[in-house]
Amino acid sequence: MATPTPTRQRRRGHDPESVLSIAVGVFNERGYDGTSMEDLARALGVTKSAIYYHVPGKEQLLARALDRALDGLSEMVADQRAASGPAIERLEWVVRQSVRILVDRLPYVTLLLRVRGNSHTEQAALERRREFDAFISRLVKEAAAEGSIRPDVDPALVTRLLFGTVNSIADWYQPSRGASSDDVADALLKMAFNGLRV
Amino acid sequence: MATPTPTRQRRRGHDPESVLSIAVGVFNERGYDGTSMEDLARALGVTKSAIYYHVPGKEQLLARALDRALDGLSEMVADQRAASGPAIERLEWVVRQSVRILVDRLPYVTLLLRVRGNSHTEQAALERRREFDAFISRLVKEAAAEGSIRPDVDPALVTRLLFGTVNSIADWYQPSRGASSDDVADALLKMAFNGLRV
DNA sequence: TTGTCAACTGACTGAATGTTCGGTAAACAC
DNA sequence: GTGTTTACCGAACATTCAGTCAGTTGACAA
Repeated sequence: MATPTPTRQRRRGHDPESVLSIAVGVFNERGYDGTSMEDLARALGVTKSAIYYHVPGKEQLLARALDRALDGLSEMVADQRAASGPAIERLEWVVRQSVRILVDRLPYVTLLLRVRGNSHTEQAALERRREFDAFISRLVKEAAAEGSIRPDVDPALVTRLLFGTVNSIADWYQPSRGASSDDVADALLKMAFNGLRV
Repeated sequence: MATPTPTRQRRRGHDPESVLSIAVGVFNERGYDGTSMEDLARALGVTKSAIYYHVPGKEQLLARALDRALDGLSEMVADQRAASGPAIERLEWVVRQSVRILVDRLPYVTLLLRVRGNSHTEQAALERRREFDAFISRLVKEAAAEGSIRPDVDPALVTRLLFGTVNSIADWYQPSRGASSDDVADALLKMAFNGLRV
């Protein structure tokens, strides 16, 4: 045969992808700064030095993880559905998509939400995140200007409360509990848009 | 005179209180694990070793800070106003008080909300915090049972969303922007209880 | 002037940290 | 079999870390 079956059973081991996904899990359990390469090695079932065969170092792991979260948000901002139609409907769509991204990429987004800017990598991620926050802020302001949001609350405050609620999902959401992204988004939108009171 | 004036101008310097309050500020900027004693010393304007004259060590600083946050929550749970009356009104009161405690003790509560359980100190704090969460959870369930909350959302989900929103305030609130604790609580309660839509 | 004491410095220690490197065993290609 | 590649180990590396301790400084009391 000319082509050797490419997916032949190779010697089992890690690759950059499996290292990243396990590492992000540990980062979220113990915090990035609270995680040592020794911790990662233990979680991977190898020695510290083996990690460096797959990835360049600890900070690169963080950078790749943060990009996964930020790329999701960037795609959403670029979507046509975030650009046309009544602002209140676009806002609803953006909230729903944000919840979906948060749930789909839970460990990566969770990590992003905890970044404080201690390194260049973290500062760059915060910068990209700020662009997203500015986008949201404009959207809420438009919805308020169109008269779709109660006028007795400052739109800046609404933005922070609304997306504070979305982001807080990362602190408690567990896929194993059965609630889907849409279940959570439905509940959130009911509460924030129509209120909890009967 | 028998008693030497006790508040005479002593040689200016730090005391355990000023060390704690500055340390907590740095912990919140860089994260507890991301903060070295050298970082603290720089912020205090002294050398590392001077810190140990005032406080026993890094972890004790964390423990004292977390207690400040948790003591506030404990007091609220013990208050009579959290125990009698319609559940929905008690819930509203607890939300408002939670926002007040968060704002009044902002740096301490912020630190508490970021604890992951890496040490015994952190685990003990998480344990105390879980008691508070259980209290809240019961309260929301009661309000739902009394028919004061829309029945089409799971009370457990309501609890997480509502207090996720409260906790997220720590991520953005700045006293210098002028909004008081009550301003924020008003906006939050309007959104969560009555909805943003006009 | 002398003594006391709170507040601090500077030099240090041992442990932990992220990273590097020489070597190696097993799987594969030929 | 022979050579190559993949995935890893173990030992070391320089650096950073929390914490210690003997000594110094300066304000104040007597």
